[in-house]
Amino acid sequence: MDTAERLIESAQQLLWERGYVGTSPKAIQELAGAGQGSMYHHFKGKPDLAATAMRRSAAELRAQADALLDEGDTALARVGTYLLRERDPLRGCRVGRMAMDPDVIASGTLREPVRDTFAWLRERLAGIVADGVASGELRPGIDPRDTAAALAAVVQGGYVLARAAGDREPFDQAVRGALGLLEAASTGHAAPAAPAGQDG
Amino acid sequence: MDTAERLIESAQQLLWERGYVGTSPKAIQELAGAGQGSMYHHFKGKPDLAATAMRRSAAELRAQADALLDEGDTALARVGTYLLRERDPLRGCRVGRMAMDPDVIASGTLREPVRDTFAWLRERLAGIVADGVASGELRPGIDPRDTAAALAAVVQGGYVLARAAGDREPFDQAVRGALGLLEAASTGHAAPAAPAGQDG
DNA sequence: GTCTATATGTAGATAGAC
DNA sequence: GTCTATCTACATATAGAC
Repeated sequence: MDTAERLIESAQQLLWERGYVGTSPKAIQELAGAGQGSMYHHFKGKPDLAATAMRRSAAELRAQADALLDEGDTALARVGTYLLRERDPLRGCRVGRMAMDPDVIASGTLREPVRDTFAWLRERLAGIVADGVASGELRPGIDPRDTAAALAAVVQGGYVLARAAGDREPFDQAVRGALGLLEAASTGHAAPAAPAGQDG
Repeated sequence: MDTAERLIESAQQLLWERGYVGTSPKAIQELAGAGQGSMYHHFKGKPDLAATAMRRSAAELRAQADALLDEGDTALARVGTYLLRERDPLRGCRVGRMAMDPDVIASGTLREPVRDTFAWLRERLAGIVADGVASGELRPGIDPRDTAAALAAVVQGGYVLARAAGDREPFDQAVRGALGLLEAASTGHAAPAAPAGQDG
């Protein structure tokens, strides 16, 4: 693995653990086993390297979520697969975490991958919920976009609760709670896997 | 207002805006209009002042939430009052934000007010949900603790979504989505305001 | 109680040798 | 491409005068 690659992966790790403000170029270099000169040769500076690392983390997260959200025959099953996926809640979300960083929010370039990731996730979840409503699996009164935002928020907020408690349990409770509510919003009629309208 | 007080309030504000790692003693002093000497006379150092500020923010938040969670005749109404309260989602939560800070999580003293605040909030919400179940307003299958964690998570996660988007709308969507699901879990029977068992 | 002086380390970056 | 030297500013704190 070349030096630029090691710098990016080190930056990804430190940004996840310590955020943008809490991550120094020096710390990235030490973790990557690279000198000052190397870093400033490959990247313009800390913001440039951080933006590169964040774009990569965002792409990885999205690919992972996209695959999970295809697994399952019903809307409830797909959402469940995503919410119950293996996680370490005490680490938090490597993308969502950046939204709390003042320097990231203040910079269009740094915020962009964070914004795009959650815009995509909410749309993706909304599509699944909409399919569930259209197929009769979920009650007609359920709003796909609102529900999708609530589900995405449960995950991000679950991280906050778990880290505050120093224990993963509140995260698991929040996920179970969300799925329980979603079940309450289901009609009890098993639905087809395909999007609405496809099976007559 | 005396100097110590100004230092605490300045610290509260900066911790909210920039987190613990992003807040320097110098910045606090300048905002408070106090010199180095004053700060180190009244407080042992940055962690001491920050802990004082965080305990105060936690107490304020808790008092505010406690009052709001009493307003309303049904569980749904009480939760609604809390979720729909006036907020600036782009600022985030002054307590929840600290849970993402590595130095806060690493220190027992700094994490304590954050942990206690959310432990209290989850219990408080769980009590309301339990009342709703006991009174027949909410379905018997709804788990009070899980649902409470989900509701608290929706708020905290809503902040993440709003800040990521640079727009409050995702927060509002998440809140509406959560209330929509909670309505789906309600039986449609209006319930008494008092805790279960009190009205025969 | 508040001020100024001082101290050590780090943040973030540039310059130029190799 | 990588290294070392160097730079300005800030982080965090202590010492001691007033």
